[in-house]
Amino acid sequence: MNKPAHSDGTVGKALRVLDLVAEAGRPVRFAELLGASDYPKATLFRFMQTLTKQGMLSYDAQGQTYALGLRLVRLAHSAWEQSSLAPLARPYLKELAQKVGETIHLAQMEQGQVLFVDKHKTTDRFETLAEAGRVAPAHCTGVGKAILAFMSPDRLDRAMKHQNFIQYTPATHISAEGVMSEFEEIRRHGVAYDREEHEEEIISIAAPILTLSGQVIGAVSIASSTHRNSIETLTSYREELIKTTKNIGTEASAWRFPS
Amino acid sequence: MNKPAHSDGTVGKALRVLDLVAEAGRPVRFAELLGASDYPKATLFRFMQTLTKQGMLSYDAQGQTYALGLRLVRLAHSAWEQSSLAPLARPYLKELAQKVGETIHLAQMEQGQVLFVDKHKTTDRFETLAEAGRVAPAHCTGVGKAILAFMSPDRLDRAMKHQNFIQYTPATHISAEGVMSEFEEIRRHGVAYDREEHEEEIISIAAPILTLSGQVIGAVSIASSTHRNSIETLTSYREELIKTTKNIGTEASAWRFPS
DNA sequence: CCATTTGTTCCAAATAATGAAACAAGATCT
DNA sequence: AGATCTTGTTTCATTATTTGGAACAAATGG
Repeated sequence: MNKPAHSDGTVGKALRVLDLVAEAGRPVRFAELLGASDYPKATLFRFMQTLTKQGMLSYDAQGQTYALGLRLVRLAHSAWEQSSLAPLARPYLKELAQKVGETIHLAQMEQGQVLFVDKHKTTDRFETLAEAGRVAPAHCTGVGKAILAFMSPDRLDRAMKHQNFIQYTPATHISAEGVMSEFEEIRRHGVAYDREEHEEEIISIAAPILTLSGQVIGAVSIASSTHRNSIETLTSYREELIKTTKNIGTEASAWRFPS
Repeated sequence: MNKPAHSDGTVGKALRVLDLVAEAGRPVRFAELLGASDYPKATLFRFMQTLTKQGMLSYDAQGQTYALGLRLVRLAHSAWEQSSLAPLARPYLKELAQKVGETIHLAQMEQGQVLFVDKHKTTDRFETLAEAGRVAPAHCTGVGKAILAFMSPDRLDRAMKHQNFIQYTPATHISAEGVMSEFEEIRRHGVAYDREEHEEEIISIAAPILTLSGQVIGAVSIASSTHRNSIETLTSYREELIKTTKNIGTEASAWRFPS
């Protein structure tokens, strides 16, 4: 009589396969996925076949490997335009990028992870990890902490369940308590810092994007490297950053997240 | 007793909903999709609910509209890296862009449509996701015709079935015969032209990317406007363009499409 | 050559999808 | 205000699809 909430349905199970392929980060063989999933062989086989026929996966007959398919690229274009903050935020971010002369990131939350939806560079100097579509853990990034700190208790709870607290650098928080201990200060100052917690030598200051009703819907960060700047320099951008996120939040409230 | 070939399965039907939302090009109401699809009300409703819970759709409670979800953006990033020609072609395109000083497009075929997977501008930086993922009809673009002309008969046949021959400009071909009449010349010269067939004032020269075994896997175009250049100027880029696509084809053959 | 790993097909049983119809909740009109 | 229409959500018996153990095939390698 123990109903497991409600199951995902066939569609959910099939979509899970796409995540598995994405997590691998490279073309994968059938057997490899079979190990990573807990689907029976025949079931997984049928899913992969269906998804391939649908263009959600692509099959390389040579190496007998599967990768994510181009149909996703087509669909994502619409997704980005329709339901990310990026199109709306773009002019504000461009202005901010010009003012501070550093790399600007726009991120939203997706399944407890930070999803970068836009990026503005003033110069081509440095490649950071993040580009549009890329994901990063929430517990050790400026944008991640900025969003978490302003979440409602129940959303925060669900998001924290997704964190795995991998230690990327010596400065990375490795427990829920560690991260949460920063939240009060983040809320007080309105900004979060990444002090080389995700990548060595990369630091950032981030501010949440809030709707008029107080919901967090994303975050903006200004990133730099320890070679060029210190946390103190980033702090000097705080006013500009908060002004920018406030503007984005106001416009988003009008268009997409009314109270 | 009348078996309709083989049906798409539940997964295929659900994925079709994503296409419908993408085709709308803007957030859509339930009833709107109901009209566009031929699913029964309850069935469509359940699909939308599932897809929303899965993050493939996002629901805006205010306007009661659905849009494509951010999960697609995350997945597409992997797709782009893993199974598009873009990462591999990038250095070649960059070089080409610098040489000719015009906008370069890289496209692949997806369901009979042209899918742009990368774009290089020499002037300001390009935003990958903003442009990559865009689709265009095959019958009236340089890249489209370049690919079609080099397809095997059966693939060509399937691709042509997807064309709708909308007339975008006075120069647009409006029939299969019209387009196909160009193919011989395209094959002979190794390049296809777009003479304002898709957009007024926009012209381009495009060359197919072929594997060593002779399969078309994509195309590269150099685009310009009639204000800055003529077809003759574009023709002068022909050698460089073909050299570039040949290099890409060779490298792709080694890595992804061996004979 | 046999052993082993990896990929594909079968089929009866179990389960999940299906969709007509009833229902609820707003709009819009009179 | 009441009636009518439109739009969105739930129900439930029927039906069709998914499911997965196991047999089968094909490639790999020792």
